[in-house]
Amino acid sequence: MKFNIQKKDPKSNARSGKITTDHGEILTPIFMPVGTLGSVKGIHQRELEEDTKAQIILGNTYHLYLRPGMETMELAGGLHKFMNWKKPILTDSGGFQVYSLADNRKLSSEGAAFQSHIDGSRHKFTPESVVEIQRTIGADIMMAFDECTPYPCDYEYAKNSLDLTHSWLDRGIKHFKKTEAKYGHLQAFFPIVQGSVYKDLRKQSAEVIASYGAEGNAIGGLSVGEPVEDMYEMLEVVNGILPNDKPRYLMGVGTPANILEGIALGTDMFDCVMPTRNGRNGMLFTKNGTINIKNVKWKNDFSLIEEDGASFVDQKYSKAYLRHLIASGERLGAQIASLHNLAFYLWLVGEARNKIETGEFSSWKDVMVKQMMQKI
RNA sequence: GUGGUUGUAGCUCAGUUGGUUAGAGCAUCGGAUUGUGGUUCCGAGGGUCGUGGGUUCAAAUCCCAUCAUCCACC
Repeated sequence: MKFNIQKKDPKSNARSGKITTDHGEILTPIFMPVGTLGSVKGIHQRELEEDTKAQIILGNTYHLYLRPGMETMELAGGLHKFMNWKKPILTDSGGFQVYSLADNRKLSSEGAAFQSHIDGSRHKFTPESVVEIQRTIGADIMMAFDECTPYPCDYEYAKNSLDLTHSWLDRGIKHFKKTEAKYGHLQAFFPIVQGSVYKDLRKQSAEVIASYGAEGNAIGGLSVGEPVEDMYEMLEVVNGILPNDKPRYLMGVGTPANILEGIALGTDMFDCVMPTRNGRNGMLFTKNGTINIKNVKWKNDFSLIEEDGASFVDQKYSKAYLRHLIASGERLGAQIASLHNLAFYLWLVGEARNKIETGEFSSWKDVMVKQMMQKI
């Protein structure tokens, strides 16, 4: 994997760049649609590529390990072949899912023991096993196994957790170096900065992570309930320490405004379930603000979803029709809304990139953030 | 016509020996959602308990009448 910075914004830390993987190039800043179980919910591959213009998607170690399981994954020849997606894939390590999803989890220096949320069966993840699983999945970018601290989180807990995450990281990287890719394409391994909302812990963590000289670095444990100001503050501290010449990935974030602010602070990669999850529930993101399509005011509004929207669905269907579909629980409604939102997110980061290239990013960002936070 | 059944929120129904401000599910309306258990979660509005009388300190609940409903029989 390679990363080249192409342009820097004169008034912020935003930059445009290009990541090169064996499955193709990724132009940054980028948003990565989440495809937990090997599918971006409700979106066909063709729509994903042609309509949303996704350049890379996420898969999830925890979910894919439980279903369909690694035997099937290996026989399929990895996730790319299994789902027939030819562009890059990033897999989350499962650290977040163990924290948010699994029952009866017990963390130890060894790893995490937990019970499946599906059938209660008992499993164990270690920094090493999680590398093995991601080797079998064949992700272009693999993530370190970490503990995502909850919010709020007292200092003592955050500090101990950070030590655990760092020791896991050390083992994960060693195992990564010791093992090889299974399907002939190279895989990168990103470590993850933790430290909750404590500046000194974040700083310490960023220094530790930077010292490994990984091909890219991630920031985790944010957008878990803390005020956005805290998130931006942590991001500023961390990005000031993580190497400039490597991509920075803010995990699980966020709203369109969060993403533009994250870009301004020097972040290159984002992923979030919002465009798909909120879309399924009737929330549309647009450049002029958010729309709750379930609201009765759209019942007889036959205007297009978004006249100059980024996806064909915007010009194909009316608000009244989409409201009807979502209000009726029709699957097509969830599909249209997901497609609209993903196309908008990808448009947004693409536009951010254009503005960085022309040096207009900062002023554009301020206007957009204000607009997009409105409710229509 | 006779005997019986059932009438409680828009719909389907709970409602104890009569005892605070009559509840639920669905529907409606609004909100939430940040490294996806989402057809999810939270909240709100909505009732002269068919109607009229009566008994009682107190009635959705007991009594009478009446209307509607469904069933059986003539």
